[in-house]
Amino acid sequence: MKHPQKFPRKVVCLLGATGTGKTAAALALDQVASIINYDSRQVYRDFPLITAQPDASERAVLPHLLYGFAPSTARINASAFAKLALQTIDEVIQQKRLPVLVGGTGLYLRALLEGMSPIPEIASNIRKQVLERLEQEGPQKMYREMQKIDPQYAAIIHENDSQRNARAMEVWLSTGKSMSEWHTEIHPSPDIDALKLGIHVDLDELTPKLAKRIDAMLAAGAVQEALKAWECCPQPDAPAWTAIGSAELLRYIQGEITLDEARYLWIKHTRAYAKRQITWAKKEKKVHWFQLEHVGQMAQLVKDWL
RNA sequence: GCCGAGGUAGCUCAGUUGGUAGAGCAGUGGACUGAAAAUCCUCGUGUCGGCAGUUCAAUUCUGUCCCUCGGCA
Repeated sequence: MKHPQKFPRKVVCLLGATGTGKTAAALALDQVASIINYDSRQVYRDFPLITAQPDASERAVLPHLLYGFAPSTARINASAFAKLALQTIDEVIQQKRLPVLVGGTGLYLRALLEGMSPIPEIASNIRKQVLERLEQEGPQKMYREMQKIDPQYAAIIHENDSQRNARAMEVWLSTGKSMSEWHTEIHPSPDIDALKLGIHVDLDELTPKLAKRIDAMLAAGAVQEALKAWECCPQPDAPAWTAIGSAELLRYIQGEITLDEARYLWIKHTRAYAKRQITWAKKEKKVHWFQLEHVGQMAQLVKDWL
């Protein structure tokens, strides 16, 4: 039926911290490819500059998919992303092109390649109720309850971790099964053969480049982009406004901090984020790592693998 | 020059009724199953401005010098 193409699906994935030149490396692979985004913030349409989406000249070289398609209020989670990405991969393969995944959200890539526990959608009223509780009483009380409901999961999360406590609680209330029970379920992992290529750059080497990139974004109109986005979507808790860069610029346009402070915080937060990405990527299995000056060798590896 | 307030971690500061000191931020390492550019955790020796005095013991009290910031000249 439903196997119009060869399986497993062959997919190239590029990993590496923000600002290491993944987009350029993907274009240099010299393949009939389509680039597919796996970055949680580059999906937002109102922030092409601030979230460092590929520009027009880069898009002219190869098709770029799953970039800048979502409104700022759209909440896209790892599971929803994985479904979208798999669908996109199949379309690209059907066009006889090589899917090349480029992005920086480790969880999204893992959700796509390894699948997630088959936890059903949470009813919106339960979610709302849990979030209200979280706001009123903080995560600690919920954590103590979680220790009774699911001691196994409570052991691996922290009492201050509001998001994971709330998630565990909503899953329990909504499905009657605990998180750790769900985690023992078999993941429905898609049939993908992924070639993972990593670009490694030292954080100290990367930091000045990140600062430079941010200054270039400011020079290219990042403030104007934020102002325009604020006109369309004046909701500070919208997902797109939690992106690094847009969050700091929002504080600036609301008069809370100066532009200099916003720039400073933007650089600082970007660096911390790059560090988190590096920590995550270190644990990723079967990655072929390349030093920045050797990314040119990626193309040959891809050719041999295909 | 005089008066006042200070000089303690990379930064901003707290504190020690005399027993050599601790927060926030920064930094570091890490965790991560539907918010992930999110969320959270670990890690704090620094001539307590210099010198001298009192004391068993001074970063703390006293004297003096240096420096910074106000105010007055």
